[in-house]
Amino acid sequence: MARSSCYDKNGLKKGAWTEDEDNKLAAYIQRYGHWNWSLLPKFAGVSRSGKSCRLRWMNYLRPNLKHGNFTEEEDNVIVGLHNKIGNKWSTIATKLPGRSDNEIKNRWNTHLKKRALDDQTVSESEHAGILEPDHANPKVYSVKETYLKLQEDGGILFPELLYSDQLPSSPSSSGLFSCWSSGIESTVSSDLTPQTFDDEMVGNFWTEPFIPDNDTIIPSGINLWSPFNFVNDFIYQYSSCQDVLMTNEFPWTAYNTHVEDNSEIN
DNA sequence: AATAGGTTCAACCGCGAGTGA
DNA sequence: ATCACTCGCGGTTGAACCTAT
Repeated sequence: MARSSCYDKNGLKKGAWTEDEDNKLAAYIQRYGHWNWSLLPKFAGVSRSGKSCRLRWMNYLRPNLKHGNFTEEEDNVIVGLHNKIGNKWSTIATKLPGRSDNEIKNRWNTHLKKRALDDQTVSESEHAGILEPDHANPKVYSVKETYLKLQEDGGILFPELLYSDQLPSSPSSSGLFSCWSSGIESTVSSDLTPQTFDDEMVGNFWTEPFIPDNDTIIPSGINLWSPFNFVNDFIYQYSSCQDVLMTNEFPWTAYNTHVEDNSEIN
């Protein structure tokens, strides 16, 4: 169902992603994070725009993403929240673990919009006294129940989502912190040692496209490293490289502040 | 079996917000 | 204050897939 591939005037590929591109992108981000989307494709070794890479990661490759059929409960959450806040797909997505905003938007446009319109039509007919209320229709009432539950829970439907409130507040929405935020969605395994920064890694990371090894394909749901450990190690051992980092627009000031504020996390 | 029309969903596009120089 | 840049969001598109005839 994907679009056929082609190249734009800048030589960047557009259209459907190949398995090879997916592997390169996923392996790179799981190893290094998405520190800068516009520069990332070059380092990951894919001929795509940063925007395209971000979209592919967020909507398809990100760990813990669900694919496939929506449950009745998920549908009810979407309908309920849409009634409340409108087309705020990213906000709705925060209430549905494992669903991307794009997927929710598609779900609404292809299935739920019609259902909501039907419900509205029935509701208006009832209000006008044209039809008796249909007590046998569970859909209308389950949406209402979802509303009530959302209100009871203070807007958070799933208790397991509470971790999102425990995320360190980010001084910047970009770079390292967004990668950490997305990474925390996956299981951070405490028994995995963060990668150390050896000479070879430094050279490859900043000067050469990333070529995933056979063993860099990381099972879904497992993060090998924390960006805090990653950069801490880097600063500690290779602080002379800071100029290089700054030319790549690394958010040093924000990072340092953030590390100070949240050092207990590690 | 062929095909026309409808449906689905991955991916693109444009825009606005945020940030730093 | 202004400009340049990145990021993220929401609307839209287009090709594959499905279904009815």
